[in-house]
Amino acid sequence: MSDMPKAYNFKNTEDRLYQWWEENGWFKPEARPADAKPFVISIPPPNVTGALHMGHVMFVALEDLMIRRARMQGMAALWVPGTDHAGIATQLQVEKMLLRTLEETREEIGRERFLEHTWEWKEKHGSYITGQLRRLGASCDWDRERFTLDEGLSRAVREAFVRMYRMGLIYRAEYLVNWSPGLQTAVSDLEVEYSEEPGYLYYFNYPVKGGGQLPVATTRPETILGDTAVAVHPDDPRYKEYIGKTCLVPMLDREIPIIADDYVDIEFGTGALKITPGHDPNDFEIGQKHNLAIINIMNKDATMSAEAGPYAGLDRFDCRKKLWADMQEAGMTIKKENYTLNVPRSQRGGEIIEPLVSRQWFVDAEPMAKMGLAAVHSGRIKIVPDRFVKVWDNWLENIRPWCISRQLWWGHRIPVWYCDDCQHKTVALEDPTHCEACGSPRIQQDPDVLDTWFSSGLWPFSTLGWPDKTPDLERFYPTDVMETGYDILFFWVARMVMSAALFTNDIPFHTVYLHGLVRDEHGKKMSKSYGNVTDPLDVMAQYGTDALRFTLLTGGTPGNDLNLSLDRVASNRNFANKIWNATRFVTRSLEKATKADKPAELAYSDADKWILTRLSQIIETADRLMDNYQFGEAGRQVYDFLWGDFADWYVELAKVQMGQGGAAAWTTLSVLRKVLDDSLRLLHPFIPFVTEETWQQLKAAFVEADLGIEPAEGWSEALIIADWPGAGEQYAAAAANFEQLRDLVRAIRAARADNKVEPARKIAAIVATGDKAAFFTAQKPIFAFLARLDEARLEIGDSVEPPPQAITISLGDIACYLPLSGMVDLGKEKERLEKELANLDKQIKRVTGLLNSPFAQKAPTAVVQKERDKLAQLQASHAEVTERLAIL
RNA sequence: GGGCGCUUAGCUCAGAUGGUUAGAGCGCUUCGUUUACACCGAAGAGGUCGGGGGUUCGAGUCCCUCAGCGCCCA
Repeated sequence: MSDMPKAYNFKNTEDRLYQWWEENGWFKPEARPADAKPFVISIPPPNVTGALHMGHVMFVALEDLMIRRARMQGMAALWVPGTDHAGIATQLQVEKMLLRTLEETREEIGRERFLEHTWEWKEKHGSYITGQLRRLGASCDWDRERFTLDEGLSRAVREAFVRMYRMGLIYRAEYLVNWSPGLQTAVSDLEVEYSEEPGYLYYFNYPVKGGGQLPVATTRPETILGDTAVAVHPDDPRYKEYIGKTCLVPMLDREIPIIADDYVDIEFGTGALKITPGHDPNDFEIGQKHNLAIINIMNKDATMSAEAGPYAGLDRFDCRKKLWADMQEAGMTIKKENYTLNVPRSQRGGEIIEPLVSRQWFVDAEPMAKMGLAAVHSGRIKIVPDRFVKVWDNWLENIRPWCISRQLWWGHRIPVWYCDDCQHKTVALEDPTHCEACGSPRIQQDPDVLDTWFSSGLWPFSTLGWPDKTPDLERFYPTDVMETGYDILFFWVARMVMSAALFTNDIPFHTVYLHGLVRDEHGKKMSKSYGNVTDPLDVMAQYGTDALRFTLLTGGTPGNDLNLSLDRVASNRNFANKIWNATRFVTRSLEKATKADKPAELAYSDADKWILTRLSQIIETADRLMDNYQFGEAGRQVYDFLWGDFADWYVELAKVQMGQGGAAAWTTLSVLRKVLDDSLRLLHPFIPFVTEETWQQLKAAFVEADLGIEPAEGWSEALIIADWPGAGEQYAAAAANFEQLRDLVRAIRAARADNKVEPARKIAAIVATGDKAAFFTAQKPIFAFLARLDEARLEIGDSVEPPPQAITISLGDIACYLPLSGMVDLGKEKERLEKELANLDKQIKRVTGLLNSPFAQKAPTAVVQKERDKLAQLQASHAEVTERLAIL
């Protein structure tokens, strides 16, 4: 006898089960035979010192779902976990901590000690995030956990750098980069966001040498000090005469050329463009084209440099004000008008990024980009949803050099040593002691580190042991699915595909599945400053991990953002409880039969056939949907089946069938087990905890009851490693009959409610079933129970004598009369039937019209037949209602 | 400037290859503690599927267009 409590308690379940699964090694691919087909996902590594947010829950839910399903399908499922060192983020955290505790800056304590502190910080906080992933139920193989800065991955990074350098794909150059003055480092193009902000367009006159002036407009007056040309359109009649002359930089009187270039937009501003190659990306290009000088007027902290003359030392924005004021005084200004600027801001911290020329390391990504494009176009890599292919193409077709050096300390140090004597660059896998060119021992390693994405770009193969040919790399690479947010398609996914092509001569995975962002209930992006962040841990504490997972999995559609509603989480918590109680019902029903009741030959009732048919349909549907990455729809379908069909209907039917005892009870229990068991299996990848817990209860109860009821393959040790269900036999006729019975029950219930019949009162009924009399007679007990009819006064026949005083229910060829003695208001009933008749008329007219239109010839016969059947039913109802009205 | 997504019930969202009178959860109304579950059950109200046009026997679904919202790239 089961002792399951009345409600499911996730609190004393989740940690216990997780530990049990892990201890048993079921998260490892070795839990399956050595020749099992592998299914591999590498985790999108979270920041090692980060904290759990909804994005993490989303990816864990999706990836764990795929992994668990594959595992149940018998594959050697491997989910490789790990974390990312997150260069800038972690370094900032540690710097903040040092300032707070030691009151020292990183410069004060020096590189070596700073790194010691950072490693300490990593050791201390690094397990938070992985601990939280465990709480989500992530069935990763933790023995294979990796960290981007661990020894193996560092070796992979160095190998990659050296190979690319030797292939000529990595080079060092003076180039205009995105400089973050606050962080004191270069960042890549992808790490800059542009925001529209109110500002000004400043108009002023450029004095032309030898007389005259050229009106110019700019949004950033301070950059005037770095101008090395003024450009006009060659066809612009206004300025033609000035081409070839020179003009003088305001306040500095530096002489610069006036050039012609059709890049200039005649319509914009004054039609004359000042060119500052040192501080603007477009100007930089024009500068290259015209061989213009590059003047750097800013220091790395965004104050003005000596090149700014009298403005040296001023902050960039103070300089803007002062220079403009000075120009006003000198009578050079024209006007200042409101203008919407497109301000480049750092993705991290939001400070204004300054385009600055500096010497950095770059990757020439073009050859790899071509491989990335080919991988998708050839179909070797599939992107889901496929609309992201366009985005993919657009980015890779316009790929730009990737700035990979960062002026940070926390990261992979660039493996390049400069020789003090011969200036040669030694690039080596092992730290060299002397210059490879001249042999001098006076060499210095480049102080910079690599962009974090450089290492995570190697992740799918570096985590499996690359560059070594390890057994894991042999067996598990290429991986299968890369699941991540669409926001890092370029940052990460594209770079993985590119580096995989280069280093492994293969694709890193065959499918890219992209999920959307988790937003708040009303579609606002969650942000700390707005105060609408929902902490997953709070939600999990209140509703359980499964409820949150199921909400994220079923609350939206692939690739689209999802608005998280706590109401929905609550109702999914209720779903877990529903599962629990359905299981509780089954386990408490085992006493209804004994082993001896097992029939020699299984004979299913129509109710059994109906639910088994529905189960098979659901398994087929869920499988099809999941194969197509439509996990949300699959989950919703199983939810509806388990609650709407199984719990609401079959459980009620089962009560009647089990009440009959003997073979009927035994058979019913076997069906209950089958349907519930398979449903739990289907749901396990979505909500692993409650399904495993209830499945264990189910298993234990059946084993103890010893009825000879068990899965065909026997009870596996745990649901997590049980077999994925397959569709069984379908009984179309029985299922259709049953659905008709269900419709009739619903109609009777509605009529009862309508006529205010007390819920407990059992009433008489007379049913004319046409050719279904045998079926309905067989279902008499069930029918009476569900509709609360008095079985003794339930009359079923092909055709019956309808009582004069009764409510009439007409469902096509089935008619049902409820002789509610003394309760029937004939006037009201007449009114209701007239309304019903009008409705039937309307529908008959509609369907008749349809069948008389070209529809009958052009539509598929099955569709037409469906309408014909419908018309027949409508006409039967019509006849019945008309007849009743005549009697009344 | 180019591209993508969204717009369906009061709220949050589903609606495979076009094919009944468009569904769910929450909320709302009425009723109900029949021992699986009140984290529940039964019955019900509520939508001209953003506007317009087109293709088709048939459009929430395909095409065009307009509007609003959001995002990406330049």
